[in-house]
Amino acid sequence: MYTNLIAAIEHFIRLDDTEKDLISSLAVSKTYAKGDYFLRTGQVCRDVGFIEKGLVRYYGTKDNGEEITLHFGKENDFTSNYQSFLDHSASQRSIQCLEATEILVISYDNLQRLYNEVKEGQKFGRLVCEYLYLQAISQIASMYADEPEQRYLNFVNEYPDLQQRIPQYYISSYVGVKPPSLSRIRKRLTL
Amino acid sequence: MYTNLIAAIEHFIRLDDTEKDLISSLAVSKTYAKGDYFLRTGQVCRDVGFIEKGLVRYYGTKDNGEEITLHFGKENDFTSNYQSFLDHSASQRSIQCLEATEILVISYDNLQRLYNEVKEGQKFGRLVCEYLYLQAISQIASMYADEPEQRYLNFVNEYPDLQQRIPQYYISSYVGVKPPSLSRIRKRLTL
DNA sequence: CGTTCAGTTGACTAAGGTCAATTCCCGTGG
DNA sequence: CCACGGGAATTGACCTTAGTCAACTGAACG
Repeated sequence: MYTNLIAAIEHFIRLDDTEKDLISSLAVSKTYAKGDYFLRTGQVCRDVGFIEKGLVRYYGTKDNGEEITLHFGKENDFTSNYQSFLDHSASQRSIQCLEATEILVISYDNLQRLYNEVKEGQKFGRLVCEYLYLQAISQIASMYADEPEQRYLNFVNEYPDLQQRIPQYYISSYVGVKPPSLSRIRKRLTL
Repeated sequence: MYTNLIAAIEHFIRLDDTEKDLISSLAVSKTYAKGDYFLRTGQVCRDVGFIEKGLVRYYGTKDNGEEITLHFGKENDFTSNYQSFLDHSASQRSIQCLEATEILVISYDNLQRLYNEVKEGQKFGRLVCEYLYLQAISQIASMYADEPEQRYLNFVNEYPDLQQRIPQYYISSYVGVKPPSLSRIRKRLTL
């Protein structure tokens, strides 16, 4: 029984015991080494992952080869390329493990079973989408309104523990500046 | 019969004739003068609007009073503060008409009727949410990857006609720069 | 004609980008 | 135990571009 996964789903909907058993049977635990990929650019994203342990980064690559880290996923987060997952298009994003990571993997077909066989399954799908949307527009608002310095503070605030676990240059990419600039921002903040 | 609205919904799901009649009966046409508000900050967004004619801007206000234009809505676009609409929270955004505008207004309760009485109504709700989400992450990617100059070009490309109809300073806000900077960007581009 | 407001322009400031050199950290191998 | 190597992070010098503020231009309108 994957209790963390169950708890995460119960954040959105109610589950009875039968449904909890079903959900546990739909997920498969996989282990990834540091540097391994949960998803690579060009692949179709056929699974949604629930991170039991470890850390991933979700990133895209610009035409000039520069990598843009759009998101981090930590324990008890879901991770996936929702776009590629929905329409089976080739993913333009990669999901890479930054530490040894354990992920509960749910396939597209099994997620459909969850949607259809759990009483509030469809509602779960809708609520997750709404949650992702609200998260996305909050990120947009921050990009518009906040200076890099504030975005770095937001990051530290939102992920207090992650700051120690993530290389600086991934953080700078997430904040939206180059490593020397983040270095200077950090210096300014300590003065 | 609001044929444009019907067509927009049929972009997502199939409708039979009865359902088309129902939907037309759920919407009310309202007329707004230039400068009028469809939604004001602090109000709860109780309706979703479908723009039949005219133009709106969707914006928020920073702590320092600066307005940030996050989106424009034109003919055949839906407009709403989805967050406030979903959870009945006070809206942190405003929606203002930039021209004389005609909007088909659908109330929260009537939208629930659409969801429940149209065969694929629930699916429509989910697809719209997915559409909004994909649009949002595309905007995030642009904020990360594109320089202001490119973002201006994206805007011109995406809304070729709107460039003439929107005051420069709203565009600059949407692009993410101040009016003098947009002016210089435009100058650079014409050289 | 003035008034008004949007848009442009100039002068200056501030902050991030770039490139390269240097330092720091850490793990490896002698 | 120490020396070395390599990647990460910092720093300095310089460039580019957006922000700021103010002046100016231009068009719309009464």
